Amino acid sequence: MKQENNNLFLRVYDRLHSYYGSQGWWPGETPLEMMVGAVLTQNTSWGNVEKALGNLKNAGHLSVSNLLEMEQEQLAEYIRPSGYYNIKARRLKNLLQMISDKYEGELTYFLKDSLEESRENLLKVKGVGPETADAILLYAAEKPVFVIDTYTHRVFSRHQLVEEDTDYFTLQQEFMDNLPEDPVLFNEFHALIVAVAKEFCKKAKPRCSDCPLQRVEE
DNA sequence: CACCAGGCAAGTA
DNA sequence: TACTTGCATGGT
Repeated sequence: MKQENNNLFLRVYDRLHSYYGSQGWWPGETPLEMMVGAVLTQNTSWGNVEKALGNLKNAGHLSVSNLLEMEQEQLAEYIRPSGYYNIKARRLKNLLQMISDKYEGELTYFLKDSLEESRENLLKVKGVGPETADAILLYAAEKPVFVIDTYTHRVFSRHQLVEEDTDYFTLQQEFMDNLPEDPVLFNEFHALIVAVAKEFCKKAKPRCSDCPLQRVEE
């Protein structure tokens, strides 16, 4: 007889992992592609982001130096399919400029920097908020940071596992206080939350009856 | 047709 | 401080 975990957050993880299996998010991509993708996916579906990334890759411009040298207007054209292309072109420029200013333009230096320093530097970039910063830290730099997004908040509050009106930092602390500090686990868990949200926890029409998380709180 | 998608910053009161 | 609005393409 398999015993359920006594930690609520791990129990949720076990349920989701049993239901969906490993997700392997952003497989086979470079850290730079994940960084750029993290900005492009702001309030945007990943499918559209892939088209934009494809444009940059096909043109051979997915490098720190090329993106920095490119005119912002031209960058905007490449990333057009991901929406908000003018504002995101500016945000990408800001982000890459920070890598240039603080890390000699060497992405590997940034990736090896401490969690505290790199997070601080990311949050100072105009256009990089807490979720984008943490997504870059977790998925590109493999730092042990739990990424919170609207799905995380929606799934956990709908199941009454967290307070409805909690903020980003509080929710993130709650996850990190209750989970082992493991980037691989954080990566999988976040992806699993997105999966269950898309299938069962949509904003308009949730299908709660078959949800793998029903009665997980007991 | 309406609504949504792995946010963020700027403006308003 | 606490809302509100602009940003924009593409899929369902």
